[in-house]
Order: sequence, then structure tokens, then C-alpha cells
Amino acid sequence: MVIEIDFNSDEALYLQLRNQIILGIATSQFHEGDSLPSVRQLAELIGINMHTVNKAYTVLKQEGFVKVDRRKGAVIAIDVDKLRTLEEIRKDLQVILAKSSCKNISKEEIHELIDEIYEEYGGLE
Amino acid sequence: MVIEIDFNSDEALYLQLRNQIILGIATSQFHEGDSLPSVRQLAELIGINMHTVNKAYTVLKQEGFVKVDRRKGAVIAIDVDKLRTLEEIRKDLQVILAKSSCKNISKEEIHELIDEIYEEYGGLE
DNA sequence: ACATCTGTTATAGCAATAATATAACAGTCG
DNA sequence: CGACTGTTATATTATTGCTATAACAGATGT
Repeated sequence: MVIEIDFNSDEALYLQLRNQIILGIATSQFHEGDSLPSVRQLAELIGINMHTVNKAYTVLKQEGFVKVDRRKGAVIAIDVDKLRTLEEIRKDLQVILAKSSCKNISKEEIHELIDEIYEEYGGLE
Repeated sequence: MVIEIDFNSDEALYLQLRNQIILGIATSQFHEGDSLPSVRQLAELIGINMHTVNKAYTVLKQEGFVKVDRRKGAVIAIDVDKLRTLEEIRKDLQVILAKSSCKNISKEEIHELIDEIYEEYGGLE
């Protein structure tokens, strides 16, 4: 998988990395059981520090996207906790939808946007 | 309007303030033309520094939610730039929906969530 | 056994950001 | 004139993000 890091972004490197990997799972570029590159490999590949990659992996572990095995490194392993996730999503959506509502974006336009994006995400299989 | 600030949150105070005000506009607690409290008043009310409030107002101005008048202070004034806003929303949704997709949350569940939240946002009037 | 890889932990330094504290300035209003 | 407005400047402190170097224990392949 190609990981794109924008060094001019104001978003933290470890968060960009986290997001890219979640995107990668959603778009089936990573599958349950796949190993991610080791922290040292990926760090060298991208050209950033080992600890920055390690922080991204730690967050992904914390959020239930990977499990870390001392032999295989970081392995994709989704911990499906729907209730918890729904609560997080709701909180994220609240501010975003407030913004869109203020800017006269209709509910229907949001629904269309959702469909467009979700089309790329096949779900787990 | 009641502004709730969580001093234990890891979210920056000025961002909490920004979000609360956007929420306030979406839920019609603030209307086009309303004045927000002055930076010094609101700072004292919440118990934070004047500059933190000023930063929140500056961001809101930058994002097209208020205009600052030297006489009336920060006045709610929505600059509707739909195309620009849609692009921002799309980018925000991309990561959130990737996350929900990984966690086996269906498109329909997201749609329901959208409807629930949007119900509280009457739109501008 | 040995070298090499893995994640993990510790410590340190540097830069940017968040928040605070004073202070001053110019425009507005009663 | 006095009291308010936003704005700007400067300084300090704490936190965060990122890097650098180093070491440790477990796993792997030769």
C-alpha cells in the first residue's frame, strides 16, 4: 500500500499515518490478519522517526484496529465494538453536521455524500 | 446560551468554544445578526483568558460564521460557500466513515444517525 | 550459539502550539 | 471625558509532536 504523508500539513504525522491505515483497511488494501511493516521499516520508508510510527501503531491498537504480536509485528485485527464506535461517530458527526447545517447544506446532500464515500468502502470480508 | 467548557478535555479551549458556538448557531440559539458577548465578558464568564476567546472568534471569522464589528463585537454572519464547505465536509467524513466501515457499521446506520442529528438542526431562518 | 530482527521503554533535546498575564492603542458610545 | 469595543505586542509557562540515541527481552534463521 502506498502511504502518503504531507509534511506541510498541520495534521500530526502520526495521525496522518493512523488515518491512512484506517483508510487502507476500509478500502480493502489491508485485510484481517495482514501484517503492517515493522516500525523501523516503515519509518525508514517514509523518512520519519521510528517513534512516530510506533505512536501511530499504539493509537491503532488502542482504537481496536490492530493487535501487536512480537513475532509478526502489527497485525490487522478489528475489534468490533459497535456501541462504543457509534457513540464516537455520533460525537464526531455532531460538529461536522452543525457546520454543514449552518452553511445551508441539506440533509439530502449529506446523504448523497455518505453514499458516494461508502461506495469505496466494501466493508469487511 | 450556555457554554460548556471541559477543562479536562484534551481538546483545546478555543476549539471547544468554536464548536459550541457553531452548535449554538445550528440549534438556533444564535441567529443571524446576534452579537456574541465581548471577548472580555465571555472570558470572565467562563473563567479563561481574553486571548483564548479572541482566538476562537478569529477562527469563527476565518471560517465564515461571524463578522467582527468594532461597535457590536462579534456578530453572527454566515458566509455561505457551499462548494468550499462541501469539500471540507467530504474530507472530514472520509476518515470517519472509513472508521465506521471497518467497525461493521452499515451505511443505513449512518443515515439514521445523520437524520437523528439533523433533526435538531432546523437550518437557518 | 550467534547475529538479526521484532516491539517496548527510557531519556533527552528542540520546535511549535496552547494558554496565560500585562500592557497599550484606536475607534465607538453615552 | 470615561467606559466600553476589538486589535496588537511582548513575555512566560506548560504541553505536544518529533527526533535522536540507547538499551532490553523475545523471536527467528543460519
